[in-house]
This record gives sequence, C-alpha cells and structure tokens, in this order.
Amino acid sequence: MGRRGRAPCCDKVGLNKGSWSLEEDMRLIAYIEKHGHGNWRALPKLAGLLRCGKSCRLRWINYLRPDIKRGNFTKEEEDAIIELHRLLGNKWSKIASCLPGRTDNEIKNMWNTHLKKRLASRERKSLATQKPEDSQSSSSSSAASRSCSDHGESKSDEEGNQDPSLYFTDLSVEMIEAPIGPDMDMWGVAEYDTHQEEAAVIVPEFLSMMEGGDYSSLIVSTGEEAMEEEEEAKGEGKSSEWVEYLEKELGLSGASEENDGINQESLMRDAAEQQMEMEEEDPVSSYFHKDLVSTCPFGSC
DNA sequence: AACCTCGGCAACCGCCGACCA
DNA sequence: CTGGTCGGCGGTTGCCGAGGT
Repeated sequence: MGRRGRAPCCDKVGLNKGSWSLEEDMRLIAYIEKHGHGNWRALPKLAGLLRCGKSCRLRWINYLRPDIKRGNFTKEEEDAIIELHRLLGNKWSKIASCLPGRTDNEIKNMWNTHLKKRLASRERKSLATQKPEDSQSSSSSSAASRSCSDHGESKSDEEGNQDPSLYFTDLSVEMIEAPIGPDMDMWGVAEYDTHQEEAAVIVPEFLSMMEGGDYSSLIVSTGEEAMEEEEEAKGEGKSSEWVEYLEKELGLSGASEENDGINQESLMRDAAEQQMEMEEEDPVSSYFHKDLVSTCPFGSC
C-alpha cells in the first residue's frame, strides 16, 4: 500500500529457501559471533550464506539466539500469554518482550495452536456454568482490555475477568522466582563472565562431530587468534554455551560439559532500553515492568 | 503395513514505520 | 520534502511427524 518502490529484500534467484541446514546455522552463528549483525541485508553475503537477510534474521531471532528459552511453556507463561493477549491483542512482539527468552513467533504459534482453542473451550464451559449475572464483572474488566484491544481482533471477554494488575502482580513473583526451568540451566548463569574460549574454538569441535562436509571455511579463528578478536569485537556476543545447547537441540551428543559464561549484556541492555521506551507509552508494559524491573534477572521485563 | 488426517512448528511473505541522504 | 533502504511485525503457508483407520 504505502510502498515506495521498495526493492525486494533480496535477489531471490539462487537463494536457499526452506529449512536451515546445520551448516547454514553454523555459518550464521560463526559470523554473528565474530561480527555481530550490523546489517542483515549484507550479512548473508558476508557470511557466505545463500539466504536473504530476512531469513537470516528470522533464523537468528527465532532459533539461534543465545538467550532463547526453549522447551515447553510453563503454566505461568501460558497464563501470561493469555492475559497479555487479552490486553494487547495480537501484539506478539510486545507479549514476547514480557516473556524472557520467548520469541514472538513461538508465542504466536502457541496461541494459534493451543491457547486459542483452550480459551474457546474454557469460554464455552464458563458460559455453560456461569449465570448472566457475571456479565457485570466482565464489563468492568473490559475497560482495561478495551484500551489495548482496538488493534487487531477484538476478542470477546473471556472468563477470569479479574483485575489484570492483580494478575500480573502474582504472576510477576512466580516468573521471577522460577524463570529458569530444567531446560534453562544453561541460562541460569548469574555471572556472565567472559570466558577465554570463543565459539570460534567450539565451532570446529562441533563441526568435527558432524558427518562429512568441509566446514573449514566456517572456522573464523582459533586459539589465541580468537582471544585477540574477542577483544576487538567488544559488545558482540561471545557465547559458546548456546552452541553446545544447539548441539543438544539438534541431537548431536557429546556436548562439552564446561560451563562457560555467557555474554548477553548487549542483548539485555537492548531489551531493557526497549522496555523503558515501552514503559513511556504502554501502560500494560509499564505495569508489568514496574513489578519486575527491580528483580528480573533478564532486565527485559 | 500402508494410507490418511491432523496438529505443531519453522519459515516465508507482504506490509509498515523509522531512518537517512 | 521526497524517495530509497532497512529492520521489524503479524499473518499465512507448507513440511513433517504422530496418531488413527
């Protein structure tokens, strides 16, 4: 509509589409480990990937990013999604910003596949059990949701209908107390000490585990070289633990047992800044943030 | 055992706003 | 102010595995 002759994000001719291969993942990881992702459009070329920038960005954000929390959603998270969706509508990125480690895509999928149905069935149940007198409370709660639901689909009032602020207060405590589940051990590191071993060192090890294929070109640096480059690449991600995690995720056993530190500072800083901006304009985030900001280990909520 | 159906999830597509020259 | 580029978002698609027949 409002397009101004925008060029396609990439020349799609000759580019890979569909699922990402392990090699592509490793290329992307190795590149971002070393250079960060200044320019998504240029990244694939520089990283030697036959993908468009958007595809790289999506892959990184939704799957390869070190601070991704994988695994099943907890009950608290599900409840949070339901409540936030009630307040915000289909603002998946905003909802995601309140759920540390979850991506908008993941939440969106979760909503579309599970929560929507669950909510519908709950609604049906509650309609069957509750009497019309309840309509009073539902109209009061909708005052809060209405302010946020004028974008996207306007949902009918679900059951619950408690004061959202009360809900978030309780939820916040739960999420703060137990943000790290069994699948989150690796990110439960309190101190993000910059370890000496860069992914550049891990990557070759990792690659060697893979069958066949010449991945030597992926190896950006090794040993002391890596340490020097680490210094240069200040502020950029230097984590390697998530590479191990990836190994596990991808079913490659033999992950290193070392418990290297994680440098997520820049990511956390960005998230915190984002949150502060949201706080100014978004009462929901503001509320949510208020309760969490002092103690949230992620700094993003 | 083979086929079919369905659900879940990763990835793609198109649009929009911010930013910059 | 205009036009171009880029990153980001939300909706949608399509693949793949699980379960059912």
